[in-house]
Formats: sequence, C-alpha cells, structure tokens
Amino acid sequence: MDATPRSKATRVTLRDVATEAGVSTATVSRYLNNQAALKPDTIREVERAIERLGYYPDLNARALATRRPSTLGAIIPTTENAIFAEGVEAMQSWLMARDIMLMTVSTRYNPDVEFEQVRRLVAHGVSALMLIGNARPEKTIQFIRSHNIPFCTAWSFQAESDNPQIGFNNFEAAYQMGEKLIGSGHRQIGIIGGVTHYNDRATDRIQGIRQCFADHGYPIDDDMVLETPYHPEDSAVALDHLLAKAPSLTAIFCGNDVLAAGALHRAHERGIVVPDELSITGFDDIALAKILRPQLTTIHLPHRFMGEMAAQALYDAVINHEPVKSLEIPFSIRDRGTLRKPD
Amino acid sequence: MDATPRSKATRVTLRDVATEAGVSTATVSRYLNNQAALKPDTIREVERAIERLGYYPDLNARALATRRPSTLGAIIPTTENAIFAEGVEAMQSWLMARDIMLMTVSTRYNPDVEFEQVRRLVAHGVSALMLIGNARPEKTIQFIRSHNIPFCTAWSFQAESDNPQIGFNNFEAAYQMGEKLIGSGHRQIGIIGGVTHYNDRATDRIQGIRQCFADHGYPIDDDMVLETPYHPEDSAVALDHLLAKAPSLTAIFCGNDVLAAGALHRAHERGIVVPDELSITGFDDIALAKILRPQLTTIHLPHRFMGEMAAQALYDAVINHEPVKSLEIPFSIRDRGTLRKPD
DNA sequence: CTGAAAGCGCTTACAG
DNA sequence: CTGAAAGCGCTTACAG
Repeated sequence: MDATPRSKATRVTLRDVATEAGVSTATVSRYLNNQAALKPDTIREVERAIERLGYYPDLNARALATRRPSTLGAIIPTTENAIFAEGVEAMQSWLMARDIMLMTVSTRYNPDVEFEQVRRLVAHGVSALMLIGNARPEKTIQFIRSHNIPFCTAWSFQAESDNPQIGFNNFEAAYQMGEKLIGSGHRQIGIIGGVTHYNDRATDRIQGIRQCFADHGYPIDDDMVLETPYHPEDSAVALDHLLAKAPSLTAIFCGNDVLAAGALHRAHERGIVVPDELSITGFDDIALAKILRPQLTTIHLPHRFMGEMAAQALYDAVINHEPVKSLEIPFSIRDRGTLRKPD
Repeated sequence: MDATPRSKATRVTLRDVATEAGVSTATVSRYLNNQAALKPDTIREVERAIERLGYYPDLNARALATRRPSTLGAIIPTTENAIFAEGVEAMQSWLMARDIMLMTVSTRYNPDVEFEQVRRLVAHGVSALMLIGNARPEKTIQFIRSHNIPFCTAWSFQAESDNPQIGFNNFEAAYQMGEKLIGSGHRQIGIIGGVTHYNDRATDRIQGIRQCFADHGYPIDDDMVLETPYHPEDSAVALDHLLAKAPSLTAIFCGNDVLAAGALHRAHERGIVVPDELSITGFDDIALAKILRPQLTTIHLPHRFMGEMAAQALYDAVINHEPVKSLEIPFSIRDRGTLRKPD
C-alpha cells in the first residue's frame, strides 16, 4: 500500500494519527485547531489515536502552512549583562503564554554580527524582531523593513529616532543624575562611560551628564571622560587615569553599575573612602547594586517590564497587522550609599 | 503594476528566483546547496536573480524538506544566573559558526515548566537538547528518549547517572572546599545552600561539604544547614538564623557566589569582619566574586568552555548519529580573600 | 460534520 | 548539466 520511506527520527505525523483514527488528515487538523465542531465520536477517536501514538504537531510545518506567527526574535548585545537577560526572559514568558517562541541571539556589541543575526533570524522565519538601541548601520533596519518585518528597538527612547521604540530616555536619566550631583555640591567630576561606538545608550548617558553640568556652569573637560568596555577591571584602570589627571575630583559618574562596581572596588584598594572622599554613581540598578558596600546610588529601570512591553508591542503588531507602537518607560533614581556631598 | 503589498510579508521564494533567472527551482536549489557543478552562465543568472530579488532561503522549509538538523535547544533554570547565560552564549556562538541555531528557554527551576519547555522545543523541531543537571521527573527524559532526540545534561557530572553528561562533580568540588576549610582550622561551620528540590547541583554541594566534615570527625548538624533561593537577601536572612543558633561558627559554606555575596553583605552590616571573624566561601566564580570586598574564595568553573563542549557533543551526535559522549569538566579552587584560619 | 486536493517553500532521486 | 515531479508535515478553501 504505502511505501513508507525510512528516515532516521521516525516522526509520528498527522497522517499516522488520521490512519489510526480512521479519519482524514483534515479532520485531525480540525481537531487540533478546534475549528469546526466535530462529532463527539470523532473527537474521541482522534484523541485516542493521538494518545496512543504520542503525537505532537510539527510547529514549523504548521507555520509553513498557515503563515501565522510562531516565533519572534530578540537580538541583544550580550546575555552577560543581567539587564538584557532579565528583559528577554520576561519577554519569553509573556510570549510563551501565547504560544509563541522567542529566539534570542547576541551580538557582543558588534554591529556586523548584529546584521548577520538579523539575517539568520529572518531566514529562520521570525515574524517580528526586537533590537537594542537605535545606533547601527542603516542597512540593518533597511533589511528588516524591506522584508516587511515588524520590529522595535528597546532600552532606549530617543525623540529623534523614527524607529518604534520601547525604551527610556538615557540622556534625561543621566541629566537628572547630574542635577542630583550638582545639588549635593559636586562641581568637578569624572565620567567612566561605556564604549559609545554604535551604542546610543552609552552615548546618551555621557552626553546627558555633560550637558547637565555644562548647563549649570560646570562644563566637563574631554579628558575627564573615559570610555571603557563594561568590565570592572577596565573601570578600575579608568579610575586610576582620572585620579592621576585630576586628584581633586569629588565624584565619578559611571555608565552602568558594572563600571561603578569596578570603580568602587579600585577606590577601596587605593584607600579612598566612598562616599566620604569620593562619590560614585551607577546606572541600571542590577542586583549587584544592592550587594556592594556601600550600596550603589544608581538609576532604576524596570527591565522585566520593558521586556514584557516589547513583547506585547511586537505581538500586537504581528497579530493585528498594525504598526508597532512606541512606549517611553519611566526611570527613577535610587539614592543609596555612594553619593554624598563633598567635604 | 504589482498588487499593493499585503500587510503580511510577501516573501520572495525560490520559485521567484527560478522564474527571474529562467531556470527551474531545482537548479536554484542546487546553486544554493552548491551540489552539482552548474554551468557558469547558469550560476551567473541565478546569482543575479537572487541579488535582484533580495532572496534568502526559508530555513524552516528547508529543514522540513531535508530533515537535516537546523536548530538545537537549551533549557536552563534561569538566564539571570551568569553561569548559564555565559555557557549558553558560548554554545550559541559555537553552533552558529556551523549554521545551527540554538533555541534557549528557561524554567525558573520548576520541573513542570521544564517538561513543558521540552515539549515545545521538540515540537519546534530541535534536533537535540541540553538540560541542566540530572534531577527531574522521569517522564521528561522518557519523553525525549521516546522521540529519539539526542540530549545531554550539563553543569553536573554524577557517576551514578546514566544520562550523557557534560559537567563537573559538584560533590567533589564541595568536598575539596571542605578540606580547605578544615585545613585552615575550621571545625564548626554553617551551610547556606540552594534549594535542593529537583536541583542536583545544590544537593551535591551540600552533601559534599557535609560528607567531608563528617569524614574528618566534625559532622555538621542538620540545623546548621539552610536552603534558600539564590538571592542575596535570602542568604542574609539565613546568616542571621545560623548565627542566632550558633554564634561560635567560624565559617559559612555557601552554595553559590550570589549566596556568598548576600552573606558577606549581611556580615558587614552586623559589624562582623570577614575573614578575620568569619570565613565565607562561594561557588561558581562569577564576575561578581572579584568585585566584592574582600574578593570571594570560591570554586572556579569554565562555564563558557562547558557550553562549547556541550554544543560540540550534541552537534557530533546529531551529525554522526552517534550516542552523545559524556565529559567531565575540571574545577579548581580560587583562594582569595574570604577564607582564613579562625582565631 | 467530513474528505479530497491544492498549497506553504524547499530538496532530491529519477530521467534525459 | 538541468528539469519534472514527488514529498517533507501541516492547513484550508471547496464540495458534498
């Protein structure tokens, strides 16, 4: 009758279930998608067959047939940074509850890798894409747009960008931290920021703090601004440089909490008491911030919430075929133990 | 001219390319898989058509047709713990270089969720699966086995398990840390471990340290052993409990670095000097370990390496249709600043 | 309520 | 070297 081609993993297919149940594949399919009302008897037969055979549908084949969304993609710089890891995990949970898979890949902050990942994910059939931030070569967004794939950027919200964004205003957050520093009496500070190359979060944070100090009449010199990778050791070295150039600095604004942790650690090694002799501020409020001594004064962001909002925005866009709606996420300053007025 | 673009992406298919190039789909497909030697003219035409149309293949359709592996799956407890995040990122890089996607999902340490994720991933067509540890309801592995899907467990290596494992011996590592503690003169210690329910790493670590102390004649009382979630706050509370019950403890063995960080933080808050008045040991050697003050004495594991090895083992199994080969990964103790002989 | 058939985007014997 | 055709595992008008 049927010459079944032998294949390695002998998968149980819809057809097998149909045969077993003595119905057509269409009927089994209908059962699976509980479309039409099937006859109770039929339902029972199908259920028994599925049970007996241990059948489960091939989601890729289904996606091919329906062309309905089954996977979304998230491309983040690195999973090592807890903020992205948490955000993406929240996205995943949210989507999974709606039967959609999230494919997550990372770029290690390399825009070429990011482009490559976009291509891969698109080739793998993701229905929508989340990227981090707005700074990247034009071709990346062009590629996504040309393939008509809904997307949003996240962790950054810039009025000047015309990407759909689910993020927060990094510039403004840094600016407010600046006002806090100035309010506490700091006039001469150093900056240890992330590498700004193709990283708008790092860029905005540095510009925000500088703009604030400039606006208040205390412009920050270029050589008081250092960029380093997001590693504590690099930040430690940066602190040494800053202090060598300007021993009279009273505070260090750090581009994120990891950098702040590194600076804090080095300050301690040098016998500098924080915050008595030197204030240090962070950014992101990762779990680490509350474990350090003193606890970090930093900027709190609802990373999980942001992930969920991104998931929802993409989901809505994909389901309703609407454009992705932007959303600005609020931040807040957590004033803890590393900021104090200078002597 | 052409119909208005549908809201849903109108995909450029192989057939479009074939038409554009004036050849059959088989020929385009052959070009893509550079199988047979095509005529140079043909190649040029196809290349031009692909270029012109911006074609890229649908990997899911290809997977359906070839039944060759295109995705693997990794199921981890949480991406919040850097050790898994790093390991999985390393896996992903390794596999991507070989044109295979890695789908990563997390379970939040819940075995029911894990089972559900296994089903999902299998339904999504992953060719192989990596799970963390060996402790889980039987049905999970049974399900995987019954579907003929190669798999391995990781981050744990237990002689008694018959799962293919790419991991390290948690019991032995904890045992060795115990010898270090005893060698330093500690006789009465407390344990703050992870929740052992369906977590063999947490279980083995606690048993390893207890066995060691028992073997040396200093058995550890049950009420000196606390289990808590992997959060610093929980660990802080645990430390309070331990010290309330036994103020004379000279050291605390923690189930991982996060727990150690929490205990360290609380010790400081209570005015206890570490390691002078109390020693604290960690496990995992995450980045945090070197930022804390003092730096954590802990157990170092090559997480990225482990991820790569797992990727390779699965890849080999899937490509060569061989059983997955187990591999025991070595660990080493990093003696830093939180362990010292008691007064 | 249910089946036969066409189709989703690919690949691959089988011929020529 | 290349094409026609069957097939991968599904779904869904179209009939009845």
